[in-house]
Amino acid sequence: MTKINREAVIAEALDLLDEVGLDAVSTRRLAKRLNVEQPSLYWYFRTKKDLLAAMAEAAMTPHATAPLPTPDDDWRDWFADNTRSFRRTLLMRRDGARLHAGSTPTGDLDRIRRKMDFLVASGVPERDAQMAMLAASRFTVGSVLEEQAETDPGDSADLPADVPLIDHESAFEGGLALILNGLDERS
Amino acid sequence: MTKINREAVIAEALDLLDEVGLDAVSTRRLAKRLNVEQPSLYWYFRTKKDLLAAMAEAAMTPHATAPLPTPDDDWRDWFADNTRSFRRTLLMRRDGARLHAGSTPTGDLDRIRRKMDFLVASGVPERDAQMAMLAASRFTVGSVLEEQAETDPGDSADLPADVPLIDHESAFEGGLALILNGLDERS
DNA sequence: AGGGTCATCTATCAGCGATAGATTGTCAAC
DNA sequence: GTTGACAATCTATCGCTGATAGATGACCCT
Repeated sequence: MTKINREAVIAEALDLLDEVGLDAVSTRRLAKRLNVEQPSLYWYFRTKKDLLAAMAEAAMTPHATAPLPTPDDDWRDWFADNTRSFRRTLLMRRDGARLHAGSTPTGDLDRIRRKMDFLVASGVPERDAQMAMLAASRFTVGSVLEEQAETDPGDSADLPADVPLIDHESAFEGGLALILNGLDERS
Repeated sequence: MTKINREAVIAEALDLLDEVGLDAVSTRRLAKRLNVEQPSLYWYFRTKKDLLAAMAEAAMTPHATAPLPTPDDDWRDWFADNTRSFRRTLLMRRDGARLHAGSTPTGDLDRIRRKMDFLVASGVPERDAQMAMLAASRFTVGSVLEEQAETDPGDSADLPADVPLIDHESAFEGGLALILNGLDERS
């Protein structure tokens, strides 16, 4: 019987996630790492989904604690960097995008509002700013989801040679530039 | 002992998906519906992932069989409609986006090339066209993923009242418009 | 010393994906 | 007709999963 606590469970769960991948994260494996029997985890989490949600939120702290924009920032640079920060945070953890998409994390509403206010103060129409924030976040989740999808060695369909094939980083930057351009045109 | 075949299994599996949701689709439930014992399914699919991949591909047929663009189409209209068709197809099935994102369906490469060629022939720079197609598809997957995420009644965090709250349809159209605008500016 | 509460334990359940190997149905060759 | 082969199903079972019930221990306050 070791002593554990909610925070330690989440931290260990994220380490386990990095080592074995989301599909292999089981309450038993996690319990073994914590030197604890499996049902003990249910003292801290009502269901496994609750645990995963807590993991998802914890995994987002790098992005959630990044500095907010200041009034003299260029809103285009900030928007791009904010979206990049979101992507980097998703990429930090194995299956980070699936973990994130699996839960429904409303996120810090006040932070979101501060970001919106910054964009509006910079001259972006409010509705456009909302659309762009939403679009960028969904585009990012979709992108990282694909980037982290493990292509199992069975289906190695020989690829284009004809369509040049774009690496994940460029594809992300390209899509982000499109969204940013579209937004810029409106402000 | 009933007689089944691969196609019928996939069709029944998609019906089951609509009724119970992706998490509750099990080989046993599916077998029961087909009046068959569970291991029989493994005659047609090596693993459950293979079955899900086949389901994902079958679910995409509406979009995969939609007419290709013709040279006198306006490329902006076509691009928007193509993206909408993708979204509608994902929305047709319960958890359609998760099902789609879960497998790795390269899709009909020839079709993609034809679409690319159309955009290029319409005056869109090739690289921009690639970026836009990728971005729109990932944005759409991300959007529908969120739209189909079942908000379980437990976490009814009272919502903004202050941030106006955008419905899924408008958010999608807004993001699409941004991408399309950004692309238009470059052609 | 006793009681209460928090946190762990043991034991067990139903359900899952998957495999091994027996059994049946069908059709062709002789 | 009998035989044999092959395809498609069956029964039985494995190890693993998330989850629950209820016993047991540890600590603290009175």
